[in-house]
Amino acid sequence: MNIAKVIVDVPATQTNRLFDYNIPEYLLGAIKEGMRVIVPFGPRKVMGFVMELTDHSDFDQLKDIVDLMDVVPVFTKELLDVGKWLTEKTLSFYISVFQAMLPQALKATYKKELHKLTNEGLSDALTKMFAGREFMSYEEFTERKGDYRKLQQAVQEGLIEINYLVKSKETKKKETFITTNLKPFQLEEEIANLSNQATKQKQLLEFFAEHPEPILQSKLVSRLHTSRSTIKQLIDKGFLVENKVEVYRNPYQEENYERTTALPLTEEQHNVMIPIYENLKSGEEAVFLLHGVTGSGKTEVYLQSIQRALENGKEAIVLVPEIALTPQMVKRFKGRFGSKVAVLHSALSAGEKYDEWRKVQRKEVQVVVGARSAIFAPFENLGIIIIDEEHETSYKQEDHPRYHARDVAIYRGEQHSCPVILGSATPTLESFARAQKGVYKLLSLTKRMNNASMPEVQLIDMRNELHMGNRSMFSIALKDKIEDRLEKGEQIVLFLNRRGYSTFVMCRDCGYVIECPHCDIALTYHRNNESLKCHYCSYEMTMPTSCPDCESKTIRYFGTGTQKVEEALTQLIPQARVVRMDVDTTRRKGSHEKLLNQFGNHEADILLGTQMIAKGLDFPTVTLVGVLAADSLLHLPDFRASEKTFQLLTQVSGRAGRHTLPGEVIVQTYSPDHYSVEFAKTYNYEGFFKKEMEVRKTFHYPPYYYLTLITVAHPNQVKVIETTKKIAQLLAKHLSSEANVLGPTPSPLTRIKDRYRYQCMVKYKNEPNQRKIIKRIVTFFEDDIRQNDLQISVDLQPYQLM
DNA sequence: AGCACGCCGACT
DNA sequence: GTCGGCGTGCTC
Repeated sequence: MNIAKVIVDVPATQTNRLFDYNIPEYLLGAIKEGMRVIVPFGPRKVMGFVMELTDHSDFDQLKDIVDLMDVVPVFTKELLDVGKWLTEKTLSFYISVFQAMLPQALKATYKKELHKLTNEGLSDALTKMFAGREFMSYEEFTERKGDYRKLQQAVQEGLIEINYLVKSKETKKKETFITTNLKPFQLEEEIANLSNQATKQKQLLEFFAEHPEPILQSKLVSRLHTSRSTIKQLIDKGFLVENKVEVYRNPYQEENYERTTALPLTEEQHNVMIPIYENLKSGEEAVFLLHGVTGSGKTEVYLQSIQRALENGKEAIVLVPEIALTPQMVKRFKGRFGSKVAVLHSALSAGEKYDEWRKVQRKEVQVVVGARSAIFAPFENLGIIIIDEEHETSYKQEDHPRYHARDVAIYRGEQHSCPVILGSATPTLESFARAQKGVYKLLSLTKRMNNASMPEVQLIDMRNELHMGNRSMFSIALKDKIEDRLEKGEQIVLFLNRRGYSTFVMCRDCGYVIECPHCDIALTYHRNNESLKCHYCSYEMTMPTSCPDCESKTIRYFGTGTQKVEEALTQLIPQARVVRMDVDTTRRKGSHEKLLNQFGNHEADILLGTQMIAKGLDFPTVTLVGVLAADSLLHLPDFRASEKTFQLLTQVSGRAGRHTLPGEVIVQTYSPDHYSVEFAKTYNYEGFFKKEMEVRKTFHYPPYYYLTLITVAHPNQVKVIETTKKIAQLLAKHLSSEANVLGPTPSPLTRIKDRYRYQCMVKYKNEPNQRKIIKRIVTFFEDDIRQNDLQISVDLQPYQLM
């Protein structure tokens, strides 16, 4: 086994395969499958993953592996297999998939440096650049406009050497402990020997004479009001010693969590647990769809299922949507399982994520709670996988590899023969349809805990408000109810869906809308720095004082952002204390938590926010929920628009009246007759399901048909249209006659970053050869992709068509 | 993706 | 001649 088959860190079609390397003597036995290595690749060096070990290669000029980057494999055999499967399934590159499966910190960084080997014969320009140094970074060379051909010549003549450096990004946090090797009496002697001016040093030594045990340097500094330099002097004299100890960054201190034990179950919960327990016992794979109304206690079902899996000596993965990973959710898992839990989610720094991941790798935890990518947690003995809020779009990764965490969960569930639980109050049509067909096992929770009833929903037709002369964004009913709650000292959640309602800037005179110069989309107004930003390419400009088109001064922003709602709200009801939660106010780490605590402690009456407050929140004194613009999602060009609207309204309504106080919901809408609004009003999931299934059937959408979305992007619009047309023709020609190929059509976002985007869509029921055909088509355009900046992206089973 | 190589037109 | 631009093909 002296040959390693390696996937190299070069994401390209031509390199998307195994390369064989010889394992040098000194690494024999140390290199294992799933480890990262550094290998020579052409003239440079790159990182690679060892996929297989073998002792035969068809290639006869093998290079040696340069170095090993891991002591323990970063991938288990199972995860290597998951990666291969996912690569095939998503038509990605192996390397992209494997990178996506690891924490960012384990990515490689590359550096080139020039090494001057001799002083003689070097050109003047190069000698000057080195300025007497032996090494120079390649970056500096290009920045100072170095001549590459001259450099190449110097390399060939043996004057200069180019070093290709590969490093891992990971850093381990170290803490410095200070202690002494001297006996107390020796310390006393040294104190006596010290100069009388060395008061701080004397103090330090006296401290260690009394407390010889190691102490954290930072503690020592603050306790004795001294500094690192004083300590350093004593270390240099040999009186003290320092010890660097590796520690985990600890974003979630365990001691802050009050421990809980299993809560008594309702009859419904109990009934739901029975099949799960049976499955855990028999160790058979199965997918459960846990359909439970909001507030029905799904989390307790998860917790007790996990408890059982842990008792069987197994491990658990819990996926929660990105935005719902509120401290409340973490608290429940940490409270029940304490230090057995690792948390993996996007608000953590790269270092923190790496540390949490390592706890899994080292088998120090048995439970992982995290967002999408936590599905790749390197457990080897999985007992259960749970996906909370199964319908959430954040489980689908929108760039390569375009995978859905649910699919990975089910695949891993099969590998480990363990149950997968998909939980939701509003399951995706796909999942509910599968449950009805018996592919998934349906479990239902129909009642709320605490005997609470679902809050009453009142629809307000905003068109009527307008006719009655109310031009504000708050209906009269909503204003009255807010005031009523303020008087009673109860709390209110106001929800605004920003999508489609963001603040754009328009000239009142000529109707000119300011758009991004690189993307086909209106710029969004940001009040805090009086600027306009593009949400797609982060282009930024200052807010103009006059219209760029007609120079009129009547230019102003339109639409309803949370900032604007907050302003209007404080004007309308000045006594209300408002907490605003949106992307802007929660950007900083911990601010999410802070705002929620503020609201939880009743330091504010109204919580105003976007998507992120739609789920997971549970405050007992919230008795009113207001939805300001229920239909903002409804008119997006997306076949899931109705589904998303229904889900959102149901989720938001679920925030009210979860405890003893009854709740009430006001939904303001311009389309009160739309079925997704109507069914949401009566919490009628099955009614919505039936109706929406009919629509999907009529228009050939999932779950009746599968979709494939191919998006083509290029700076030249004609080129894009032609290419997309050709792709559509090729697809139609090679797919079966059952498949329906649509397009080319302009993508809903016609231009992003100066590239025009067109797409073509396939609706199909069964096309076993589809992936092969698409691969061939992409290969056909390979030259255009390489040379002409053409982009073709393939999304098998897209979640949204944007 | 990089990177080298080699072809070809432009110009001190 | 040789400098610099760009297409082509390879990476164990």
